[in-house]
Amino acid sequence: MYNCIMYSKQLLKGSLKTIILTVLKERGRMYGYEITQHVKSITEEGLVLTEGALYPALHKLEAEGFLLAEKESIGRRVRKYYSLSEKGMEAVAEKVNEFDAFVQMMQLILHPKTSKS
Amino acid sequence: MYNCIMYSKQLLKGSLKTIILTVLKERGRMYGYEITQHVKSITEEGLVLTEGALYPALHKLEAEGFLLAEKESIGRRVRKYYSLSEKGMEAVAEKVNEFDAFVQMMQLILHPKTSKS
DNA sequence: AATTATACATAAGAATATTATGTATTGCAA
DNA sequence: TTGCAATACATAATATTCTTATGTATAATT
Repeated sequence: MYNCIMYSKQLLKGSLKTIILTVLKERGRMYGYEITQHVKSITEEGLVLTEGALYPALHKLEAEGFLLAEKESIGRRVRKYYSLSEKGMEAVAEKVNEFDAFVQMMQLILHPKTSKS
Repeated sequence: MYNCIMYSKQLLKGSLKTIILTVLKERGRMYGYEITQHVKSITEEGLVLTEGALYPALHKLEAEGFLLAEKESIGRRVRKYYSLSEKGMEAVAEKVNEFDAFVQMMQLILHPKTSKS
């Protein structure tokens, strides 16, 4: 039993796909479990992706043509590696810009003094 | 028909209550419609709160004890004014901190170079 | 007189998450 | 060698929170 940081839960909504696309752009080729470990690691347990959210999101991104998937056998186990399609490559920057723009607008509301430039 | 900025839609999830609590802390006492106009104004149409999201959120925050509500007659029309309860006052900073922490973690993922400090 | 803005509310539906469960392999420690 | 934790995938039931649509009604503008 470890202390779970609760605040990552509701806020995560809507940004999971952006996370997936970004880490895949940065690292090229990853499998689902690897993505969860990577995100957990660089946020120091701050963001913990649940499998019930991750796998459906990966499947949807693949179905929408943003991701390419290939299965690979590691010993007797099968991993599903994902990478960005061309469409996915084009979408990453846009997704990140959307997130940044959203955050800027939130700063206007949450920190009106400091963010009015 | 005006151009709606699409990216505010999905990303908004989870942050509406934080917005409501924050603007009420800043302005003291507001009614629902006023909140939508205020947010629309300071974000220059960037964030547009829909009534279908706002009113249920206000009702929930009231039911949870974060907000106090009182109806006021303006001419023949009735406004419902909201203000922070004591519990609401205590929750604002926490909510904002949660959002900021979430954004910081997202920066680690989306902008690893610049945010590693 | 008709349209837009103000002001509230709720219902149907969609999207996206949590939690729980299931299967199966691999590695490690008791 | 046995059992537990970690790895690796997947899906179903449920919850939350949003969008869109609809409804009611007053006030202001064109």
